[in-house]
Amino acid sequence: MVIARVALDVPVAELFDYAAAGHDLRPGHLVAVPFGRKRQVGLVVGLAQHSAIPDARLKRIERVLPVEPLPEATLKLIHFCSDYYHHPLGQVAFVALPTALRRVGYVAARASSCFALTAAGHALPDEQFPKRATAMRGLMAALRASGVLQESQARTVTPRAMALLREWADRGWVQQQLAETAQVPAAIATQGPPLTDEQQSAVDRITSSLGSFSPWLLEGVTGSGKTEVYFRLIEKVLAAGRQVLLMVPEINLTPQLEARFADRFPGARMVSLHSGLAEGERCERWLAARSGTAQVVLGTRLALFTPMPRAGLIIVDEEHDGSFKQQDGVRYSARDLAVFLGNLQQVPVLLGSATPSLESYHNARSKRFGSLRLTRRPAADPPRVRMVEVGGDLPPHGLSNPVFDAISGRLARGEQSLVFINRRGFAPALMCAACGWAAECSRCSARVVWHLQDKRLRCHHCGHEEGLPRVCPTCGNQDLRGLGQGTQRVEQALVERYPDAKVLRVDRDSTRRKHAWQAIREDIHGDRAGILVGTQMLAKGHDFPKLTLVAIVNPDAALYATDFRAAERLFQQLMQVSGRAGRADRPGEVLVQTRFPDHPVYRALMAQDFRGFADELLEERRRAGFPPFVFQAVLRAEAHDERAVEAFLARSAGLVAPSPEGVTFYDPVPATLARVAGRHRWHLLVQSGSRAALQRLLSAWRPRIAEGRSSRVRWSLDVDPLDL
DNA sequence: AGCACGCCGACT
DNA sequence: GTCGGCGTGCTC
Repeated sequence: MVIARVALDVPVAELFDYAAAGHDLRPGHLVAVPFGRKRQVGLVVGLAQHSAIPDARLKRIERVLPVEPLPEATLKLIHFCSDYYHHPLGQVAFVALPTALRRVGYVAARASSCFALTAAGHALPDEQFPKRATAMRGLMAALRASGVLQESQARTVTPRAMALLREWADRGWVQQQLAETAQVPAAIATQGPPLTDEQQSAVDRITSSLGSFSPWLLEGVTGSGKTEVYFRLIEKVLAAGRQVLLMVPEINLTPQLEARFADRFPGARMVSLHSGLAEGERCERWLAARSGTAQVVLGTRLALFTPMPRAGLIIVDEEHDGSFKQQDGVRYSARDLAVFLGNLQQVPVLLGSATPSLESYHNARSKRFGSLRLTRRPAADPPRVRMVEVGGDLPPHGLSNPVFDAISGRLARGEQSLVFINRRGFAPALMCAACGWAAECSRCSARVVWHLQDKRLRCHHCGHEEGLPRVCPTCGNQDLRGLGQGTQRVEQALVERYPDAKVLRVDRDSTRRKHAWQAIREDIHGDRAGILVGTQMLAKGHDFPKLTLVAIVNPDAALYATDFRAAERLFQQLMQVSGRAGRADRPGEVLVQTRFPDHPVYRALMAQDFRGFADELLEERRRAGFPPFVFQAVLRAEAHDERAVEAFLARSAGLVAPSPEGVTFYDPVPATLARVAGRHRWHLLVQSGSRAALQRLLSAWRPRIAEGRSSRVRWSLDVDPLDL
């Protein structure tokens, strides 16, 4: 008996066996199966002759969804992702698939489809149909001739074609498929700007590696023309009739890139894929990539799983960005998986960044990645970075006079300024001046943020809101003060100081409404906007031609963080936002308002010296035994009952005692944010100098953790965690 | 994940 | 006497 091994969207590692008789199945097919008392869409990952489940309990596959099976590379990627991140295969498979395809009825309901002859159909004897059944014979002859018939083609054979085909589909002679035969558009590129020597050399070296696997790190400061390098390579790949996957950290960055692409490649088809799309739309685009009619797929991390049968190149832009690591469910790194996928498909993988992650930089230095570098900015000189040393005596809004002076100067010249403060809200704390009480979230171990407009306190971790207290709840004092600065407070100070200037605030609050970001972007490019105040939303990848000043007003907070990646991240953020300043004819200036102007992070920023700083950090990490010199995994757990969380982790650690050679178990500790939305969070770090040893441990460990059913405790494994 | 089964406390 | 709380176990 033929058994199909099916992955289902359930949180168990096991596959489920189904009787597959009568279906022409291959791994990669989507099938509708009965599961429990419902039907589900499953992914066939293997076929077998026998099952450990007794025949009587095996259910039958109900039907095969009319979608081409997933290509082998996608299947292998799903398998690898499940193995490496130790997450159930079914759940990995179904993050990879557009949600629409998980609904049994969706594909069949789509209008245009075609029918392909199955092996069973091929095997039918000629005398299957009586001589006078001309419609059937004609239709079968047409199918045999071309293998696949479009709905419209079938109708020309006989008006009864669709009824017959449906009947034949039930008998397993033909299989319904989505029409995926649209023509691949031409890929003619318009002329791009001339390349610098560095760009040319990067293009040449990657071009020479097309057609085989090779990972590259392209290190290029803002404005050095990384995108132009991407475009030249895309041009070459498309001309060879192949596809490109281009990944970016967030949705916000896709419209701008799409527009540039359309401009440069008129007639070519780029589809963008991200979680913000409507289900149907996402499915359409996924299918266009699957069929090869979409030549370029532009998307966030989930685009990685898009099947691309003729992939020729994978690009990960801003590869250092944390958004490439999924932070819940399957905690995969799309950047790391991209390298694996490139190897599978034998195509080059290009990681680009002005400030690469230390992991990638280390790989480049140790020659595992090819190293490419763009140091010159064809469009502008590097920004001039100046430290503004401040003491503890700043006014409540936190802006110093040198910052005001610099902004005044820009306003007088009709140039734009950007004040960067990476906190939204008015003040990050509301405190009692008498007793020192600070307003905290009732559900999280964190202070609530004072939001001015709606006069409320909001928790940025769980969304909890409350009204402003009139008096201190502990001592009754009426003098409650906002401590520290958020974007709203800085905005208010700037509006007061420059009543005639247009001040635009850009943060998650001001862009929450649909299309708000688009409207603000237009405002920024219009004539009037003089001062922008914003969080890191403003730092990423946007071009502001009139912007000549970036003032970074409170970066020091990040220096106190205990996270060993804090300095790396701060530097990346500062470099990124600095890069917004200045264009061709107007040099940019960056002011850093700090109490510690001599801190290595700021010194490196002044010198715009990524490599020097990265070398230093790497050396520290090597000495201290931190990634990328060791490999880590974290068992995270959370529950309302803190003791249950501790007990769970202690018990889990005991499951592998004594710990295997080369792997270190650390004691369970509370997470940095120890309580969120009423749940206590703890974690347990496991570390090894050998990736293989760590993986072996996790393979043995994870099933044993899963065995102990601890219903109260939510847990997850995080391999290569980005934060602890 | 869903969903059923099952075994103890407060109600028409 | 039962309605329903959620702890436990299963889904091929």
